[in-house]
Amino acid sequence: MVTNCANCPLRKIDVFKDLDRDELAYMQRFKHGELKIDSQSTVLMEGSNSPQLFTALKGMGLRYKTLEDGRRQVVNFVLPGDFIGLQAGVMGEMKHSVEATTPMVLCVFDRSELWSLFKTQPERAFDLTWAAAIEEHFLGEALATLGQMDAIERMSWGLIRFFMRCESLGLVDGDRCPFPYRQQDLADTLGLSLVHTNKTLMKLRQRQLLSLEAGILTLHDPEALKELAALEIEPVVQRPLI
Amino acid sequence: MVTNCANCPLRKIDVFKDLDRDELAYMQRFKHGELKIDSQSTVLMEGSNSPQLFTALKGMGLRYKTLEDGRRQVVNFVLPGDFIGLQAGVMGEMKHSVEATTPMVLCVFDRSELWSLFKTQPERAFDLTWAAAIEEHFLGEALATLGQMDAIERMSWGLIRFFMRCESLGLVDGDRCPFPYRQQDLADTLGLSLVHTNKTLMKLRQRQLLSLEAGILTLHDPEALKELAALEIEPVVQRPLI
DNA sequence: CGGAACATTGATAGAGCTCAAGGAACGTGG
DNA sequence: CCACGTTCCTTGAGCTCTATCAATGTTCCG
Repeated sequence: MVTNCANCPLRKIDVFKDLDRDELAYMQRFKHGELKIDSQSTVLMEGSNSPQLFTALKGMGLRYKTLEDGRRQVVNFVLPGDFIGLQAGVMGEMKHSVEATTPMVLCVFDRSELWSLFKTQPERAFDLTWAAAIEEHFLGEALATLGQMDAIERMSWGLIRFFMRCESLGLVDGDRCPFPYRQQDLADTLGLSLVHTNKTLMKLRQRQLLSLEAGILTLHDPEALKELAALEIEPVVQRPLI
Repeated sequence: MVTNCANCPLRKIDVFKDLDRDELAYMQRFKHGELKIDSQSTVLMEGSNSPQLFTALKGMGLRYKTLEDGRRQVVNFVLPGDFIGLQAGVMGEMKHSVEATTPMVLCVFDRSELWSLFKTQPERAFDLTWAAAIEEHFLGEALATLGQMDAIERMSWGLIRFFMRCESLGLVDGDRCPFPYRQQDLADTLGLSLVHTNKTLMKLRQRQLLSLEAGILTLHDPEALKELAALEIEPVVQRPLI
């Protein structure tokens, strides 16, 4: 059974801007169905020319790029509310892959209708551009992190950022949030080796700043972590849902 | 004297898509003037809420982020045809700074008209989104480079990428292109120390792969460099001019 | 000529990588 | 119910790459 946009659970979350009746009707038409996928399966492949675009409804995943020799860089985590496939939509092909880490539910849109969206729904088109600009902003921050920070700083940055995103989605319980990723994923996100990722995590645990076990991330001292991250961490802002 | 959009020298370059008469007229109205700035001066500051947006017409610059303790990450080079200020346009404030490395000439647009562009010029709105997606793609590639590659690989990647961008703009003469940046800028781009940047550059020189002196970058063996870069380097594609 | 900005080079130290091994948790099949 | 394989996490040892420190060279300009 397909979720109706009007009842979309994400709309109830504060961080998403409300749509007016008209926009809602349009999105409902734009929406072509729902896709449920298992954990570990691939949503979109780098280089693919997918006819479909998605918005994550439930579950978590990863965006990543693969180098020719197999090295992998995780570009971002995928959380509910994230739009997937913008690159394929405007550039014709995906520049990274997207895979599900947990089971996921995705809203499916038809790429061919993207152009009609631009013509008839300028607000929604603006929102799309906004989403792209936000992603660009995030990637710039990630770039600064990998380029300038050491392992402890990177990990503090990465985990706080993730935690705050969860917070904005109502996934946080006290000082805890879900974290379904492996240490290898974290390593590929932060540009560290698996071994060093593990040792760095240990240091943060021993300093009583956080714990990470059984898929749960707990921040015992967020302030100290923000201090370590050396980058001003801005609150997650209200954003359009696509 | 202000360049007329119809005579814009950039329009003659193959890499930019042609505008039709209507679009051209709109862009001409959108354009509010030209700004000439000296080398070393700042175009936009991180955090600034600029009422103006720009397109680079001539000259080269840098986009960069500054960390609280002064470390700096160059996010990208700015070349003619690049749009500057999209983030301020859609998000309200710049997330990185832009500074001129050489003297520059910029087209000036009024940010307040951006919304009218979305409403009345869906093609141009689409182009803007396209530009944002391209930048996102580039940043993803840069992230993979800093996260996964060593110094030699990073430098090969960075310099080939830059060379190819110059090539698409007709700035290449044989195997040479202008490179007005300091080694410190390159270091801050690649996430390396100045000293190591210098030594890595020396290695590439000694292997006869390139030279870099007096503001001129020469690629003696582009194929070998591409080999080193370990990332598939795609040709620069035709793109909209904004 | 003196100073400033940038490039270059050598020496040393340390952060992070690789290799290697072992442990814990879990599912599967006999 | 136990043996076994698989996946992931953990830990130690040694080595490499890159950072830092320090000094010198070069060019340009006032």
